[in-house]
Amino acid sequence: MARRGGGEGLDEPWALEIASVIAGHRVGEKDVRAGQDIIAPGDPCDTIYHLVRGWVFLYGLLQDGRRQILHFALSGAVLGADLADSGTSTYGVQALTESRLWALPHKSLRPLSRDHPEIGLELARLAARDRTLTYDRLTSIAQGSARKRVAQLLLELFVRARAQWPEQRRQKMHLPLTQEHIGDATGLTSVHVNRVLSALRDDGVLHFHYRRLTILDPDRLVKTADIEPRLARSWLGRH
Amino acid sequence: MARRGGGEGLDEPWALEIASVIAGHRVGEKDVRAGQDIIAPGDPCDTIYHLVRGWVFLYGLLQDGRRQILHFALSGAVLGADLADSGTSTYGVQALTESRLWALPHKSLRPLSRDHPEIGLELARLAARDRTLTYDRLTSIAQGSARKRVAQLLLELFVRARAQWPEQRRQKMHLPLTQEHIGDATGLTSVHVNRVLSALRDDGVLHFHYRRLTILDPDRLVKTADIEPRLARSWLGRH
DNA sequence: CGGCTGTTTGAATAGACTCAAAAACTGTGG
DNA sequence: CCACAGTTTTTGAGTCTATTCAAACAGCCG
Repeated sequence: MARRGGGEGLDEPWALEIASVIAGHRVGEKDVRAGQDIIAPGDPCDTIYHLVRGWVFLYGLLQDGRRQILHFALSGAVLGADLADSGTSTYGVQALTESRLWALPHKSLRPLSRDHPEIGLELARLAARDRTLTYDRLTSIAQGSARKRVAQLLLELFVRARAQWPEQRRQKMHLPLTQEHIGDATGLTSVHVNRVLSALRDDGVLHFHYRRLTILDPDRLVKTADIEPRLARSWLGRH
Repeated sequence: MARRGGGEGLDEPWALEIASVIAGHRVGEKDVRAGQDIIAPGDPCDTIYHLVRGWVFLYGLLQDGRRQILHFALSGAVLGADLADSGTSTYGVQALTESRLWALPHKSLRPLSRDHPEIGLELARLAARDRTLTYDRLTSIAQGSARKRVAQLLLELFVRARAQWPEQRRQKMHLPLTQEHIGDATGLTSVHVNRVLSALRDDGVLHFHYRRLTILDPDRLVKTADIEPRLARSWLGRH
């Protein structure tokens, strides 16, 4: 799990620290199966979770039952540090794979931050990074074609997943999503996602079928997704 | 400027505190005119700003020159607490009105948070609230019709602006935006924004013309925007 | 093998976009 | 108070992307 610091920040030591602080003060451990909700929309949310193992996603529900996927979180992520305002979560968190989480009561944060003053700033850093990621996704969805949105999402997930297992070198991976997930994350119908994926396969860019993703032509994919290198770099951060 | 705490959180005292801490440690004051950049995309960003007076917006630029407005900030907001990773800002911040800001060097944060351990958590709270706001905007843009997106944006801005001057009671206000700004924020062309605004006026919902917004029928507006009451409440938070 | 979830395909529709031009409004200076 | 220059808003016609609805097909797991 060796990881080199990205740029000037050199912030990894803190990321490790917050994980170990949560580890040291955790009051519970939660194991969930794929498809199960860790937090359902409307649940009381007085707990912070540290995702030890697995993939989960954050989602909101609309009046008419449609689902918007807001964020995919990989192991190492800190979840549920939102609340602050209301006592119930507006969003849900659902497992994509079998996952394990450690729980920390929200009210222990303030005393904790007295002993470890860096904890607060580190949480701020994590939240700010999420915010930036969300800004990027917002831009992608607001301004991009369907092809670009799908390419961007798959590239993001590929890069972030790869960063966790750097020993892996192949352009092939298990991505625990359905086309419906992709649609809910990009704001497209799953039918249209399917058509876009077909086109991407026919064009020799990538192949996604039953949760198996193959990058056929990395350069073309990056060009299709129309990513700034700066962005790709920020995806390498721990989440 | 009396403000009652929203729900269980009762967090306002902290919000005041961070402002006063920045006030006490500020190293500079910056006045800008409408249309001027406070931070241009690509600028080095080693400074945190506290917006004392005015409206500003956060934006990103795409390869092809299009602009995506990410967030509108009102007086009281804390800006530029992102960076952390790279030394240059991916985003720009531009003034919508004449504005005044106080500046705080980013590197004084860590020592500051040692003296005031709450500062870190408070910054985390602010960033998390921004993140939540961005999640809502993301959902709006990804899933909503043009009519809904425009209604939602105008309602959000109306509510947030009203919360700052509670003495105001009229359904009429000065909103320092052009239809182009609305388009860049909602991911629509300004031409189409115009058509949507016409329809909203013809339907007696609202009237927006040359930076003057009139809410004609608040209930219809809320229904058109399809907002959960919970959301509207969270917009009342200080920004 | 059978049931279920997930994927693929087709035809018709609708919502938003492009390009282009004209009209309305603002603020400024005489 | 009026005229001017520059923005901002409005309107029109044609196009295209993504949607809807519906049905068939493929792969996975028990």
